[in-house]
Amino acid sequence: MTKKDVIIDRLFHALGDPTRRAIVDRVSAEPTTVTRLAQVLDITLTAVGQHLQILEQSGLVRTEKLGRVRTCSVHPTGFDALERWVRDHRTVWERRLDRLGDFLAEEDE
Amino acid sequence: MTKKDVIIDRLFHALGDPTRRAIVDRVSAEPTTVTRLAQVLDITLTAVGQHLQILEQSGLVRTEKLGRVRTCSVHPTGFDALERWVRDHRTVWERRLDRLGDFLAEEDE
DNA sequence: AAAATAGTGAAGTATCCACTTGACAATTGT
DNA sequence: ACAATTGTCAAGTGGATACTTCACTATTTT
Repeated sequence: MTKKDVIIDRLFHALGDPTRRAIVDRVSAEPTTVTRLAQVLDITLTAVGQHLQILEQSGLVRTEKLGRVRTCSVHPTGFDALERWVRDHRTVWERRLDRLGDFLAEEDE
Repeated sequence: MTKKDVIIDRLFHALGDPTRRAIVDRVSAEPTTVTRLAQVLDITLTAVGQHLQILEQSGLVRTEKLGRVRTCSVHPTGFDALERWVRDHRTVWERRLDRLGDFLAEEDE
């Protein structure tokens, strides 16, 4: 597994869970505290903390602790990686479809 | 859960597994049979079949059986939904950052 | 017709993972 | 100083899930 693969793996694993996507939703709308997230999602603070760790490692969310309160906000890195993945895959099979198109065009001649 | 949420849920769940991403990789490069995928990934035919079911439901892969051989190819629907998800989220927090930028600009005056 | 190939279906297993509880640490309010 | 708030750590639990095996069907090859 290359370093890039690890990043992609972390990213998709992070987004694979609906609760974590809910956190991303909430946090990308506005910065939010751990307690607030626990209230909204109706899970324990501990659970939120665990999700946040995964989300931070995936580059989707950034958190900062001031005093006793940790604030979570969106982080572009993860989204960039995701966008790149989609774009790369799209080009791969679009090229293939292009070649297929050429082939069919030649057959028509 | 709305219908859109179900689609997104299926999609990210499908991509959350490294083996399934490997299948997507392979299949987006060129149409592939079940047996070939089993060889490449070193898992049983049954396992491949199970993954394919999930991938089909997520709109990432399309399969067609001719005679006794099932051929898998890439399907754009899933990618479209994924791209839309990324774009939507990006705009949400980019707008927020814009407002933050405006706010800071006003403070400077 | 017999043998080989390609895949499917049901059932079991083992691992992962989301979540909880309970005990604790650190900060803030009264 | 005390109480309340906010979060963290370690350990446990239940359910999901990625696989496997074994038995079977359907197609192709010889």
